[in-house]
Amino acid sequence: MNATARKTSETDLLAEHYLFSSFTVQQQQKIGASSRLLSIKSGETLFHQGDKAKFFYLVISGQIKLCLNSRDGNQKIVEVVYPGQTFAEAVAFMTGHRYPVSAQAIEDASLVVIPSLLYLEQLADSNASCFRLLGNISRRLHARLREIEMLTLENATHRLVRFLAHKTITEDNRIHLNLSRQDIAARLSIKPETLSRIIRGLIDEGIISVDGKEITILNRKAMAEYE
Amino acid sequence: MNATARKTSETDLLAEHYLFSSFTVQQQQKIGASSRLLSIKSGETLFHQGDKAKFFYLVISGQIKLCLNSRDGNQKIVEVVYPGQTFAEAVAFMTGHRYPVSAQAIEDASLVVIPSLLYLEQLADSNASCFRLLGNISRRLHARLREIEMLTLENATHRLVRFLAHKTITEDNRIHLNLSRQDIAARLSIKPETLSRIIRGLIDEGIISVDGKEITILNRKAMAEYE
DNA sequence: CCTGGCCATTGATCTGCATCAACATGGACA
DNA sequence: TGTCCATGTTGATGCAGATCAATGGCCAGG
Repeated sequence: MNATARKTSETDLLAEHYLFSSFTVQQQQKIGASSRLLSIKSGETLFHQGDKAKFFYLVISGQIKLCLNSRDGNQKIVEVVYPGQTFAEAVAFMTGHRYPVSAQAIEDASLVVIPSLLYLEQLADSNASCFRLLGNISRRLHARLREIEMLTLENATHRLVRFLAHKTITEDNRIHLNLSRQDIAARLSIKPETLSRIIRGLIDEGIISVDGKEITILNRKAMAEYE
Repeated sequence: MNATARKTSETDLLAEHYLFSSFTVQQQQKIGASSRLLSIKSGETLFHQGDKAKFFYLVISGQIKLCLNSRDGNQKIVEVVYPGQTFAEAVAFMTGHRYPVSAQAIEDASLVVIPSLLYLEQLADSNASCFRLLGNISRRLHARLREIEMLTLENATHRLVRFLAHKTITEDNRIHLNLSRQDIAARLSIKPETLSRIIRGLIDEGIISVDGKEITILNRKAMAEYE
C-alpha cells in the first residue's frame, strides 16, 4: 500500500460522513490528505483532559470513552463514541484549545485523526458545512443537558433503566451490553457495587433477567414505570 | 414612541452584540425589524421546557434563570443569564425545536425576542456570524461539561466554594450575591437547608463571614483548599 | 488441568445530604 | 409602626448510595 492509496482511503472515509459531505471534492481531498489513520489498543489513552487540542477524531471501529477524572481516582464517563461518530470537533472553537475530557479506548479501535485548524479553514468556505457542525454541536449540547437532568433529578435506578431503554432492544426483548459493569457504573455515575445491587433488585422484582452481558426484559410495563 | 423608533432601538441593541455585529446593516435591520422588546416581572416564566421554540433571547436588563424541573417539584438551575447575554440560540438546530429547559425571570427583566428562523436565514449568508455562533455554542457546551464534572466529582461544599470563587471579588475580599439562597441551592443542586449548614460550617471555621447577601472571605488560603 | 489475577457480586457498615418539623427573620404593605 | 407571609436557619431523623471487606466466578497463561 503506497502513501497515495492510504490518503485516498482516509478521504473516502471522511467523505461519507455528514460533517464532510457538504465540502467540495477538493476540500475533502485537502482534509483527507492531512488526516491520518490511527489504531489504538483497548485501554490506551488517546488524549488527556487539558491536553492541547490540535486534532479531532472520527471513529472507524471500536469504542472510545470520553471521561472526566477526579484527583482521587474517580471517573465519570461522559459519552461513549461509536463507529461513524466524531468527537472533539467543538474544541477548536473553545478558548484555550484544550480537551475538556480524556479519551480512552474501551476496545481496540481505529480512527481518522483530523487537523482541527485545516478543517476550520475549509469551514470558512462552506456555509452548508457550518450548519451541519452547528447541528452537530447543538445536539451534543442537548445531550449534556439531559445528562445534567438525569444526574440531578433522577436516582440511580432510574438512570440505569433509562440507560437500558436507550439501547437497541430486539423483538424478543433482549439487550446486549457492550460495556463492562465498571464502565456502565462510571457512565451512570454510581459505584460498581451499587450497580450490582440495582441489577439484583430488578431481577428480584422479576423485571429483567441477566446472563453476563445479555439482558432480557421480562416486564416492560414495570420497566417503563421507572422512567 | 412610534413603531419605527422602537424597531430602531431593537436593531441598535442587537447590533452591539457579537452574535449580530458581523451581519450587514441590512441583515441587522431585517432581524431588528422582526424582533420585539419584552418586559417581564420577577417570577414570570418566559417559556417552559418542551415548548415549541420559535424565538431566542437577548437579555437587556434583569436576570433569567434556565432550569430543569422534575415531576416531584425539584428544580435544577442550569444557568443564570445576565444582561448582554443571549440564550436558546442553539435550539433552532435541535431536532424537534423545543426548549430543553424552562426560562424564568429572577428579577424584573427586559429582553429582545428574536425569531430563530429569520436569524438562521441571515446566518446562511454570513460565514463570520456562523463562526461566532459556533464559538458561542461551544462555550456553552464546555460550561455544561464543567457542570457535569462538578456534579459527579465534587461534593456540596466544593461546589459552593467554586461558585463563590467564580464571582467577582472586591479588593477587600467581599462578594455580593445576586441570587436568593433558594436559587443558589437550586444552582448547586442541593437543598436550601444544606446550603445553610454549609455556610454555617464555613463561618464556624472562620473562612468567611456573612451579612445577608454580602460575603467576606476571611481566609483565602483555606478557601482555595476546597477547590 | 491447575493457577493467578481481575472483575463481579454480596454483606456489613458508614456518611453526606435529604427530609420533616419547628422556629427566626426580615421585607412588603396596610 | 405592626402584621403577615415568604425566606432562611436550626435541630432531629431518615435514607440512598458509598465504602470496606470477603467471596465467588471467569478467563489467560503456565
